[in-house]
Amino acid sequence: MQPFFFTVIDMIYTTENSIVLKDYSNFSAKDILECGQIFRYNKLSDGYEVFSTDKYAVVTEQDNVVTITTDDVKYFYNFFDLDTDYGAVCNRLAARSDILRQAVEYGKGIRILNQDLTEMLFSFIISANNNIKRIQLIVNRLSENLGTKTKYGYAFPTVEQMASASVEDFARMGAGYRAPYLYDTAQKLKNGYDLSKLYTMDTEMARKELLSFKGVGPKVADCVLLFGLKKQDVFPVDTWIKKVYHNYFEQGHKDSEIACYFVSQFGEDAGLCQQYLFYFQRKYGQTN
DNA sequence: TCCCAGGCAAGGC
DNA sequence: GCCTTGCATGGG
Repeated sequence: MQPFFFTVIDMIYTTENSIVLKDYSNFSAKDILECGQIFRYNKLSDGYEVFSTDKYAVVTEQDNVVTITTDDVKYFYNFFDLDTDYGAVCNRLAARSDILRQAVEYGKGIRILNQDLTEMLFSFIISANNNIKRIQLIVNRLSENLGTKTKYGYAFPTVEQMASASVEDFARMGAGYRAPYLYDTAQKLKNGYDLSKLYTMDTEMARKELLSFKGVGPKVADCVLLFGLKKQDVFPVDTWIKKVYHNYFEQGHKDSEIACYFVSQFGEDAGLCQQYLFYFQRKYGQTN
């Protein structure tokens, strides 16, 4: 079968305060930032600004040239996963079915960001039974109220800063019934739980550890595994993915079995596959 | 007004 | 173990 997507990285170079990609396949700031993996970014008139921990970058695109402007080139080179070629997996997935071909075509600019594990854990605790706009609102309030002011805005709060807030503080920032979950998690990390040990674990062990946090269930754990730990053999199942499954895939599985079903189907391509389907369904799947 | 959102914890069986 | 219920909040 004819490949749909280029697999060649044509040109990339860095300067002291920028990364420049020329005719770079599988990179779209819009797809990357609006596919639901990150909550701290803003659309600008000519691109996007992105916040990660205490770092900041601006991404612009013009005439097939992407420019990432930042004080920390090394951080954002890794953040945007620029050493990974997404072409091969795009082609594998697109060949699987019509719905996947459409989803990959629509979201081919997506890349899985290398984000901070702690920021992902707190952010996705907030995400439970919530919508993306309001998650962004709450995460921004956390940063503005507890985080350190930087040249460009506010850093995501450190563990110490998160642990300085009370349940009532988190509630006041709009966290709702998730306020005690944020509080418990902050205290647990402050009191010595070392999240970095998860880097050395396989997916199953790391999931088990994540599930020990209050407010972390199967779906939030899978998001942290995918976006915080870059585990690919996971498939976070939320309300959008349930719609995708029931609309387009072989039926016969209970909702609690959907994640396993997709991982068994797509293996190491599952994580990225999930992002294409999520992004596609949210765009075209009725009413929002 | 009701429904929904990147679900989870707790309680009943 | 599986199933049901309640849950803060803001936007459509």
